[in-house]
Amino acid sequence: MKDQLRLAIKTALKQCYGDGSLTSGEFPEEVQLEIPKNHDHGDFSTNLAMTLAKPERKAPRQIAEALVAALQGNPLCDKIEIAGTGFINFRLAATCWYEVLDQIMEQGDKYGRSQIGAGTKIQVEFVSANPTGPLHIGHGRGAVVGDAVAAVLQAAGFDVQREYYVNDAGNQILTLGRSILLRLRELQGETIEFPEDGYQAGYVIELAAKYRSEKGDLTDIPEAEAIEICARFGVEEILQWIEADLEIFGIKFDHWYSEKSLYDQGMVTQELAKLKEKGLSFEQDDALWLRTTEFGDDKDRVLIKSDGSYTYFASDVAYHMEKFDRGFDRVIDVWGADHHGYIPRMKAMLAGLGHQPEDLEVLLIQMVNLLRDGKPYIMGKRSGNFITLKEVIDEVGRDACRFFFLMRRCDSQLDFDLELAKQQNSDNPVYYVQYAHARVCSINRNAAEIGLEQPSSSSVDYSRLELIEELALVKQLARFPETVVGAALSYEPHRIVFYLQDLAAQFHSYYNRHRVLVEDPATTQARLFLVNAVRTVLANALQLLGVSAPERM
RNA sequence: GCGCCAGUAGCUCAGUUGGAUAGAGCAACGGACUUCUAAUCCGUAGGCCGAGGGUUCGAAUCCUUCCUGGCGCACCA
Repeated sequence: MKDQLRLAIKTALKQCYGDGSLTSGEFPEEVQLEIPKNHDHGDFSTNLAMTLAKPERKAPRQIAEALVAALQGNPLCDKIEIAGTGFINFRLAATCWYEVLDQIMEQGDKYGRSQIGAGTKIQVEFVSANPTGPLHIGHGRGAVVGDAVAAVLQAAGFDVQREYYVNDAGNQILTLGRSILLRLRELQGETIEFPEDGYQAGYVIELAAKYRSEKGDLTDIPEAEAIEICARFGVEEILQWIEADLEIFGIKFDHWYSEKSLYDQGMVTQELAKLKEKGLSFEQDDALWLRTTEFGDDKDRVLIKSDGSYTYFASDVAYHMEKFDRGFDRVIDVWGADHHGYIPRMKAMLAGLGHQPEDLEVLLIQMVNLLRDGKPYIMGKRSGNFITLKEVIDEVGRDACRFFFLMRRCDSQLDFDLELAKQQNSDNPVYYVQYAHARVCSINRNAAEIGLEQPSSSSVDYSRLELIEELALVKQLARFPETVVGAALSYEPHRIVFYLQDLAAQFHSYYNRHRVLVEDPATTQARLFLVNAVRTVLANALQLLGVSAPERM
């Protein structure tokens, strides 16, 4: 709809240059069309005349008049007006709008999808929590946002892969192994002294107990080896917990990528050699450094420490180089905001290898403040007094939990109130949207009961939809595809949430004011068709968010 | 000290990438169930868009200097 109008404006502009009513020959990259806030200003509005004022050296209104003259008689438009300093306002013919209903019915659960992405290969890497403990609430936000970003990109025609990077190498794994081993010895009757920097939480004892019951005691083995055994066991177990929790949350990864495998397959040395070849790394103070300062970082970074061991950065560099080796055109990382300082060095590394800055997009997820009844719910990982993601999902439910995480843009901090999310009442926005869906389903059940069939587009007389609320609903439905595209290109799934709330509000309002099943059969048919288009779009949008669309509530 | 993110109604937040009179929800107040589901709707009230300066036809949005809050500034991961 929008594109058709845009095209019409472009041809009109061309015509003006042709007949000499405009002279500069200036052509904008894209005609800006927006939906005015004030409905009196029509369906769409363009500022074209204002942007042309300078090159044309004419008053905006004069230019607008020439354009409007060229647009006269266009079948798309009911009314074209010049307003204010030079806006051109368009009111489209109602019949144009009702075509959207046909499209929705025809495309069903595909409505809202597009091919903007043109099959561009994108990888979304998210969660990637260390396998040293269960997922907590902060991971949950990253998980849902990453999943929804991936879903929205898929809907926009990108070829998306979801990946979890498993940090199963490095010191934190040894700490885990050591912690488990100590607890195991404790269970075997030894008195131990648990170190400050060990993992104190109860699940470590669980792991030790599980090891003992499955594999027995661990004695007469060199300490280093015993730690290694415990670490492997712990990582494997914890990964299963994580995968199970994510599954409850409705998140499935296409690929789990092991950091350890990078080392085992020699990828780290291999990729680091490439960097050396390109002269991007250098040796100093017995360590190997990456020259990131040349590409905007404020400090060069160590890859191999002076004791010969690799930094975390080294494997991360190798990992990201390998991502592009795998053929992704673009890579998205979803990180906790506390890692933001890491971005410049990653971008610098990629720039050194000749990548564009936008090839790697890092989405920073701001902190989640967990509240209960408005009061902070203190968490400490070390102290063991933390609430796991699973506990939260169990308490508030998957739909509410996902919806809450998606309600705000991810770069602002989020207050997550357990009591509020749990409430099954009108304070809870997720039910508001779901209820709209359930209501349409209820209408359908009633329609079936009195023997009405679901209308098909050929049987519907759109002229029966003459209420302004009905036209407004249709316009809102028409905006869904562009909302999805916008959410995808900006990586902002919260736009879908706000769209849903708007659509639900319009529907509820309509529902309260007018009946769908009325005396007149033709009107009933038309209204049934309309509300089922609403139902389809609600369901499609909820699907993108991974929230269910219940048939009754 | 340097950097990143935020600052919009009493509270929690949107704001279509620079557009016309800045919008929702909650809380407050007043209304609507003999009706396809009241988990809903209708109405009232609520604003120095953190502050100053700049850019232009036009700024909550862009630039700049401050202020406040959060988070980072490792040969840790």
